[in-house]
Amino acid sequence: MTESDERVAPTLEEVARVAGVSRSTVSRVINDMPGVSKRAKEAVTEAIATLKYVPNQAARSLVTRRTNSIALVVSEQGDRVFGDPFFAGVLRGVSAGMAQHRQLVLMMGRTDQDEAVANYLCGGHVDGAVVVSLHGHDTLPKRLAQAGLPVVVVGRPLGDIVVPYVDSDNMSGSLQAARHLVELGRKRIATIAGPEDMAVGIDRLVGWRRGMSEAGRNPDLVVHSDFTGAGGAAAMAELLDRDPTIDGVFAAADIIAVGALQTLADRGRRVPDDVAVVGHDDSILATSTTPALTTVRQSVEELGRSATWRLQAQLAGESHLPPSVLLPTELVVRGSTLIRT
Amino acid sequence: MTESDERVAPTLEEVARVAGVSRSTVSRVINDMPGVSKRAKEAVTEAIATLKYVPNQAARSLVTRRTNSIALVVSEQGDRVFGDPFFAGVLRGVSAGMAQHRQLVLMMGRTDQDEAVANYLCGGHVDGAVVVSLHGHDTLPKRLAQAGLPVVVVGRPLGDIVVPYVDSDNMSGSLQAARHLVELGRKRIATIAGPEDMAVGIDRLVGWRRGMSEAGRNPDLVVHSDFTGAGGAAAMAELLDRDPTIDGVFAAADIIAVGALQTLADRGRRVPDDVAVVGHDDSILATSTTPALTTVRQSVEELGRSATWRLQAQLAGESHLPPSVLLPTELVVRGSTLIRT
DNA sequence: CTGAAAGCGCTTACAG
DNA sequence: CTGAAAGCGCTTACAG
Repeated sequence: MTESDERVAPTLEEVARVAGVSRSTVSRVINDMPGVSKRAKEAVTEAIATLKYVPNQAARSLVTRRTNSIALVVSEQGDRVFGDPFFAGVLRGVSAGMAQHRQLVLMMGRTDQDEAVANYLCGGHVDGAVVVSLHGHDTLPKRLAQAGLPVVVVGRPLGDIVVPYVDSDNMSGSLQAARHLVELGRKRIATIAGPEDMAVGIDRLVGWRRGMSEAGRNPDLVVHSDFTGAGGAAAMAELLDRDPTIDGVFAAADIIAVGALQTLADRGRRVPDDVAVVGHDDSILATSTTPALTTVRQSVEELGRSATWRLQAQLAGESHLPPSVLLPTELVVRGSTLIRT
Repeated sequence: MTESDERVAPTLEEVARVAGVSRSTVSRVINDMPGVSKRAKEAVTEAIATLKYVPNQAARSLVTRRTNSIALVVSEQGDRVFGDPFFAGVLRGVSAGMAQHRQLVLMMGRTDQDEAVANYLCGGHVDGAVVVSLHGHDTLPKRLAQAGLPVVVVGRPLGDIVVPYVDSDNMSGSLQAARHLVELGRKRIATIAGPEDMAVGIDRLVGWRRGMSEAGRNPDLVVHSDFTGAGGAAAMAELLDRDPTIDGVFAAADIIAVGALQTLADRGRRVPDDVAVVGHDDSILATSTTPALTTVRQSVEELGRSATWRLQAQLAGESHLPPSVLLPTELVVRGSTLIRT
């Protein structure tokens, strides 16, 4: 029994020796199990404190087959994903929703690495996964669910996949945006929709179309764009070319609206006087433009938090969990649709 | 030997049986060690494929005492941190810099949880840590380093801490910003500096001051602000109250510049005609404003990537690693300082 | 080049 | 209420 190196972490064995009890008893105290005498408990607690003992997670999960960690999976090029504030918000929510002592493992894989990611996740490295599925036809969620890994998807998946998911009520929010433009008295209302292969793109377009239909308006002034400022700028130009009399635009994202604002400025259109602009997300961009953007607020953070709660409830064995959750959206009116008096 | 449940992951033992070799041999193949016959190797590889075997990380790290994971630690309220694009950029860089098969564990702790975070990290859960130290006097990096955990800090730590770190060359960038305003012929140049307790706040102020001094200008038009739009707006108002003739401003961050632009607009000052504005970061905000912001570009992503490389090099046992790294910054000129002709 | 055996640090029936 | 013992799935000397 030589003096051990100061860097070597103490083990449960040593705690037991210092406390004068068996390993079993120490284990019971650590895991807060019943059936331990007060005296033993105190001795163990003290020994843990003096030794600064921290349980070895590897040894623990080897036997319990649980890792106390969940993965946040983003199956897209990390580069793109971090660009917009969406992912940051989700991450913040997931982080906030994590139970104490549970760790978050972040995985970013390109779609062509799905196989590797799936293998890893199903290999017992994590207890469950929150998957941010930006492109609707992502096969990863389905694959994971089929393999029996508890999964919750952020963003409505497309196709016939049956996986629990959490999403913003995009249709309702876009409907509100459309109604707002109608109520402002705008005559020629267009939309710059998101990508057609993404649920957000589809759902926000559907909501806008419903708003046009119920007001008896033409629902065909539609141009699709990706979620970039350049895309929004080009789309706005295309819309103006198609119909120079456009006086209201709903952009499927704030970043798209930012691009649209630039095109409108370039073409000498005043906002909101000549053209009223509504964005979506209420991201940091919405209050950075001049005028500030009227936009549909979604709580991206809440999306992440809800997904994490849902997953952890499932891991805790709760039943009767809702298969999916739609979070409310809300129109926030600012200068881009309100003419100053 | 009953048929096992399909959900149970295959073990190395089963691979050995299927391949007709010992566990040792399978282990050697998995870890790519020398001294395995071609024939045995092929048999094992095939068995792994058919069984879809994935090594159990817990069992592995229990014996190797390595986890193949590193932590990204942000010792601040998750809420604040995700607000600005800085953290997202660092995260992207860290993610991009991760070696294959190494996992990223994300930890967000408030400063008062440092103890718990430190215990966890030093308890063998991760092989090393990248710590984003936003507030200079954070004690966590020092504590971790003293405990012997390999650590690299993103952002220059304050105080007498000796820990490897990676940072942008804030002084040089701010000096460029100051020189640019001088060269434009601006007479009354102010700065909205960052917080005084953060290295970025200090270093960017020092750079600006150097620029003022070398041009024989007054280096005292300084107001501090936090990294928010509201803070920037208030600071700009205070500066204008102190000296209405200000015609050039260097803001220590784009988000601060955004607030400053709003105040300038409210007070009827044209940008850049009346007041030229320079930001810092070249974040997504810089191209969202009208006019777009002249700003000091730093590659936040590169910051994360460099830190991760540095850490992994250390874990790989490389010696002669530089104690710290300063990444270059560069002035990007846009409309907020350039009068259109 | 290959395999038998010990052991990493825990948890979990089981017996008392 | 408590402890002795088995075992989780790997890696690593060691012997051949």
